[in-house]
Amino acid sequence: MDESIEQQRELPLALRAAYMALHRGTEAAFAKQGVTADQFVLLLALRDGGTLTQRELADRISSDASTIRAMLVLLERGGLIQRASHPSDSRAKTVELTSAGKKKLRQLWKVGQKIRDDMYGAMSPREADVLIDLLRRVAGTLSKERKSDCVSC
Amino acid sequence: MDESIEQQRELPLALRAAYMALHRGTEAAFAKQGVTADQFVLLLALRDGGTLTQRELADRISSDASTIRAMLVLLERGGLIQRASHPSDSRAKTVELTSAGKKKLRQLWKVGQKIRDDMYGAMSPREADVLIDLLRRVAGTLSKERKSDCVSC
DNA sequence: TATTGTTATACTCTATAACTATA
DNA sequence: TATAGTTATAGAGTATAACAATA
Repeated sequence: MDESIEQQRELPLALRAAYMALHRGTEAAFAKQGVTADQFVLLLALRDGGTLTQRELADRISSDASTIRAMLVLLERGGLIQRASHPSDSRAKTVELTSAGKKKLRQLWKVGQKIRDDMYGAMSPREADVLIDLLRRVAGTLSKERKSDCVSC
Repeated sequence: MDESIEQQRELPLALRAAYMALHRGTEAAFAKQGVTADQFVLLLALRDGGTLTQRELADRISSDASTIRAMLVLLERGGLIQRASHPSDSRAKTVELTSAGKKKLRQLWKVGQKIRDDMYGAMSPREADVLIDLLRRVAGTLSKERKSDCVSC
């Protein structure tokens, strides 16, 4: 009981420390590849999602429309993605990986393997399941809260 | 076994999603207070650490010396922290919260209570303990790896 | 020689607001 | 009216390298 009060700040800081370690490690590993950790996540979303609009992309990695555009401009400049007009909605643009983008993604996946191994090596498979489940619940509550909590509405 | 292979990317992305939800929620909650989520973490480190040098601060929140300086300049401008020459090491500077900084920190703590409640509300106290433990193990392995993995050394 | 901090510089991500074009 | 995307703009965090002063 006292413990849970004392712990009131442990969880947020522990979550931040773990993510920061992951982020920095990934950033360092990808530096030579000319791709940032966040760009990697965007590329992953494209691999999973196939062809997406910018808005769908923004929703998937829960980011901003103009942030997404800034990232896409960089990735397009590097030849990793390409954009085209949407066939049925001419306001929208479709985004997809180029073949160079798919190749780069396979490289990045290899380069990042050590980090994933380290993470999973720190726990049993069962613990990994538990961790993933808890993280999803945290993400779920917090994003749900934000929507219903819109002060300015 | 197939599951753990399939999961190879679940953990990093789940960690990112949870942290992002926390970060965005905190950012939104603190916007009116004129303090960012990262600045809040720095202020927390100062509360726990008392008077620290910039280097100690950089180590605590595992950040860069020049990043720390940039943040401190902003916080000093806002009157939340103050810096002074270190008594025994005249290269170093000491950093501490001003009384305005302590007051602001108490406000921020209050404002952030809802987010902490949401996080802890998504799980039992026992699960929270497990989550914190697993997150620390993840952070531990990854930071350890980075040190021993210095390619350029 | 190594370390603390500063400076200059640059890049990425983030976000808001005003805007165009389309649904 | 609402939505997709662009543009301009700004701020914050990140990081590197060169530098001064001190240990």
